[in-house]
Amino acid sequence: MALRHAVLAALLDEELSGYQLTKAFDMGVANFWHALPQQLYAELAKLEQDGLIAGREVVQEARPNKRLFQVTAAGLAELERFAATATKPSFIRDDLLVKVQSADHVDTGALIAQLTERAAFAEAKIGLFDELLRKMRGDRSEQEYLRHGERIGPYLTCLRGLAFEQGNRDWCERAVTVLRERRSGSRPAVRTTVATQQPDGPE
Amino acid sequence: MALRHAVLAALLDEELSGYQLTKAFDMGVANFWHALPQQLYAELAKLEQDGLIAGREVVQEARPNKRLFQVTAAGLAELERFAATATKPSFIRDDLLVKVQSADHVDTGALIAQLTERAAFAEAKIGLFDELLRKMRGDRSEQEYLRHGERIGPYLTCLRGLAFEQGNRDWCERAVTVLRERRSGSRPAVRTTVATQQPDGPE
DNA sequence: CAGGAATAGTCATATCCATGAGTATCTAGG
DNA sequence: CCTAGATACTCATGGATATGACTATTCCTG
Repeated sequence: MALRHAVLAALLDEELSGYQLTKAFDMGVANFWHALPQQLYAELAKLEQDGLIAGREVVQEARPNKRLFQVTAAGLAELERFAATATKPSFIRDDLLVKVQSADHVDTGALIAQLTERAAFAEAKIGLFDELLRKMRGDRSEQEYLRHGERIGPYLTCLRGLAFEQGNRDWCERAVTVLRERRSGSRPAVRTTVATQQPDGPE
Repeated sequence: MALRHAVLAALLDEELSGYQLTKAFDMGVANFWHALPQQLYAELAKLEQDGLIAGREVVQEARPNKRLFQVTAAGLAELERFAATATKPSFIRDDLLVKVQSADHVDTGALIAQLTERAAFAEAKIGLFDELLRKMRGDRSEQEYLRHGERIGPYLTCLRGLAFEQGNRDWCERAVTVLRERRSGSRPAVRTTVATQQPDGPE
């Protein structure tokens, strides 16, 4: 029941259509959650059934009609309840880290390529976040906005997203440097592994 | 097929039992992945069936017998193949961020409590990671280890985990400061929401 | 005027992941 | 002696997530 609340939180600041939501939850600005269109449409349907959001049809001539969704009082209460429950710690879960973990046993050339790609991706998101933050601040300073700006929630999550991607970029660049240095220097140590069970005494 | 490779990567450096794996993959040192015992035992069984790991029974007298698993040549080849495939970008997915996103509309007292708790948790993991890195380095300097140390993979993922938790801690502390300042200062702006559908003209 | 991107949304399926409970043995503490 | 905790592992179930394919209309470009 996590996507549920992410959708509610996303609809707090503005009325959105399912399609607009999918844009917000995909690579674009998923600063606090990520989901695919199918999940979002399904979740919107459930949320509406449960009365936590209210949809209204908007007839359009230039393009297909759409339904805009707004959080109801019940939805806000549900979010309030959710915000008060204990939060489980969150963990990194990233294929790239799995690959780097095995750096001593696999080809580092491929790793370097992917770390470079990831660094570029992070850089792009950093740009997006920077721009987003500037837009929210307007002409105010960051300190000023943090104290008195409206919509502090989105601003804070955006700051986290920014820091996360900066961490990503810095780490990727460092890892690339390290792996390159090692390639040019000493040969990587490869441990051999067995192919079949070999019964053995206790350790 | 992600846990699969995470398990393989974890078994590269040392032969482990299922139980030891669960310890490594739970809060302790899940620097690159996280999983529950049930998933791990199931995955180990599948990996063994597929010949990617080999288990050997270790008879113990003081405690229940166990099975230690080792990566086979086929397993290493599978990891190699995996490491060469393109990596999807990874996204933050964190309940706490969802809650902070709705900070303008819910009680900030509860949020502050949870941010504080998360900061403490992050601090604890930072301590763990620091210790782990020191252990891996031994008496060498970090630069020295990065250049010539064995097991650079685990060291690099540990560095990422450390940076991630530092980012977590810093952000949580900052968010707490901001939310506290705002509480003592101005009253939070609460937007009202509707409870029923209200058909309306197009935007 | 043909083709592709963008808008707007849906269906089906398979795998992943989390939750909760349960088994059995041994050790250490009160 | 009794209980809690560590070791070592298993089963069942349901909800969350990812993948791939599909419908339909309109706008823009070549």
